Amino acid sequence: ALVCTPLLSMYAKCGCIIEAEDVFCSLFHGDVVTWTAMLSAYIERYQAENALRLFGLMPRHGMSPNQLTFLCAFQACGMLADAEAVIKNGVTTGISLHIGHALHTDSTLRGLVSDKHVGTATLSMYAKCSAMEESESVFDALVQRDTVAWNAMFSAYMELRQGERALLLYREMQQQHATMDDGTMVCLLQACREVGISETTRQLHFGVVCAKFEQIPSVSSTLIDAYGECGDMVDARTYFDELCEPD
RNA sequence: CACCGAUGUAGUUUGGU
Repeated sequence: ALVCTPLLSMYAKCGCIIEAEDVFCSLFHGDVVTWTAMLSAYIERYQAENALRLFGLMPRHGMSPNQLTFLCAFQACGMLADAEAVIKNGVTTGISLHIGHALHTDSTLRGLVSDKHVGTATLSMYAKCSAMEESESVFDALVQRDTVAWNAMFSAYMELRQGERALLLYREMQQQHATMDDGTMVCLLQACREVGISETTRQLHFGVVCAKFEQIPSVSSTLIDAYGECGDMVDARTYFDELCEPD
């Protein structure tokens, strides 16, 4: 299994899901690591249903899912919700939320919710299921939040078109002196764009400069877009011109 | 006691059917 798991994983990354399945099946019973690797392989190929089906088979095969297994399961569930949302034009009322609740309960019973990575994956899953309250409560329960956890919550708000809540959360983040990265900034600028507040956009622009994010393409283009959406074409143009100048 | 295979979030905009 120590040799086969990387092999399985490599096949998946190359898009060879059949070969990955062959490796998995050849292992007969395998262990929790190979099962998790197979889940990950399905996710890699956007096969959420297959991943969830395999997850459901684990108890019958005497496998107990660990943190990493749940990470995959939550990802798969979120993927399923996204697929439902596309089909249903943005309103998710399908089975993904039920599956998500079951997964959440299961992970709680196994004592895995306190894991930072599991919590992050859980809140993201809920957001994709359009379950904002669940998403928030998972985030609130997260004790040690790192940048990825914050970003996940911001992204959740953006997914749910809750720009104002995102900007409120940003204040909390500042109070806690949490570290942000360029991804955080993109989320916040998208929130500004949604809400349309010029002043906040300027404050964020200041933050972009302080953090030296100006030259990151995703940040600069989002900033220009935020200015434009707030009706501040002069600021947008000024910033754009600054970017074009050499240091 | 050490090592070890699976490892969480998000990321410019716009249009067409």
